[in-house]
Amino acid sequence: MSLEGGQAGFEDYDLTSKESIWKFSLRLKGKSLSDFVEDIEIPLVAGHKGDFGSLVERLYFRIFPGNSPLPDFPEAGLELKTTGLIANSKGHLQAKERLVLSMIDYMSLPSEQWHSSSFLKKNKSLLLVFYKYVKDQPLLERIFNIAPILFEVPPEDEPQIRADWETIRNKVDSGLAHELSEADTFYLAACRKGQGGEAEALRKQPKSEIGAKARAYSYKPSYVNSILARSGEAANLNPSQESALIQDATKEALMPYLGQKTKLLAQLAKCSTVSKHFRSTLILKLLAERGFPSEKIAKAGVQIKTVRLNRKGSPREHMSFQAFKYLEIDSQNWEDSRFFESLETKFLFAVFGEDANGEEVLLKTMYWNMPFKDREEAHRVWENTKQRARHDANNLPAASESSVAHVRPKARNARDTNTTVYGGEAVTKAFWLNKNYIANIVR
DNA sequence: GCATGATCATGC
DNA sequence: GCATGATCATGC
Repeated sequence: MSLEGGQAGFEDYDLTSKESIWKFSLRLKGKSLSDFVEDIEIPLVAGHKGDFGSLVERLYFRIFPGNSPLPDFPEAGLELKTTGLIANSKGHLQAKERLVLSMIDYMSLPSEQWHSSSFLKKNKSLLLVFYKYVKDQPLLERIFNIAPILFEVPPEDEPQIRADWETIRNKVDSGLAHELSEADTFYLAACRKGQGGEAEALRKQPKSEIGAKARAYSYKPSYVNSILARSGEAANLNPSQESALIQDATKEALMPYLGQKTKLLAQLAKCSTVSKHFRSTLILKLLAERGFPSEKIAKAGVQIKTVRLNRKGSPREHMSFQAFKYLEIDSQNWEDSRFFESLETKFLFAVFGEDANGEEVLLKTMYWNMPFKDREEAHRVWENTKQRARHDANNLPAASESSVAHVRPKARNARDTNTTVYGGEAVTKAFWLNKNYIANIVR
């Protein structure tokens, strides 16, 4: 048995040593599984999953872990994760999707403690094997385009990851496993796992009779991107700032600006006030000014939204989301849709309003993510939109038809259209959250 | 004064 | 050139 190019063979790969496993994994860089399988005879065990992760386990690492509460390399305490990368519009590599870790056991979670948790037992140390995702490429041809990363929960991130884990545990302990959302947390999230749809078997939860969809622990794509970025260069972040929880750090950073006039803040941050969305840019600049750069916002997957209140204290405008294409939503299910993804996001609301002299000031900032019931209502509006757009793209759910969301144009101008399901063009539209709905949140 | 339709400045 | 995060404009 030999590997190509006269490299060292399997004999110096020690299953009990993290370092040895990692060194062995480095030989994957720039190669694909097809570079190795010809020389290695591996029994393709019947009944084993055919997904790419298990192929890497079996064909390269020659392990057959199965379903175990222990990591894939139990003696080394190392869990193997294979995950895809794609190039963004600037050509930078980024995570194709969330990094799915172990399943959440709702029944046992409430009695767990962080340091002895099943999550840490399984996922404390990860060997991250990245490949470049190319649509329709055969699995054995996928290229491992960067060196695998040995990932241990960084001390500066541990408090946030622990807080995220506790958020998930507390929700399950409150009998709300069925209401879990990725937007509940910042780095570590409870992501959906399972086939979805009507036929899906729901799981039991300890403090409620209501069945809950299966979920797994996962690192958000934004957090995986930060792992990638970190691996490339030495950390140059201020550790004392970094280790604080996101909510505390941003709250503290923006505290000095509360009650200040918008005009003044814009001058301070050298932020032009011409654009319609300058307040959003302004908050990002103010955070950066206080040592909380936009990369950290991105790492937590937080979206900044601004809310402007009128004299009476209600929002002046509805809140817009990404424009959609008619053919796009027609081909999608709710859980694949971009509106669903948006509503599974943690938001930082910056609320502007008038002071006693009628001058606009920054009133407050608050974190928010959409509660379960309202996500169900948004789902209804989305399905309704999908159905009606098949016949008339200009008669879609209006603000008066729902307490939560509606559909309205969002285009550059009247020429900004896209193709309808029934042929012909209609002006580009988006989903919006109703301003009355926003009013109840910020009040 | 509100609901709905129309459009803008910016940054990548 | 286009997606983004919004605000403006109009008619009832």
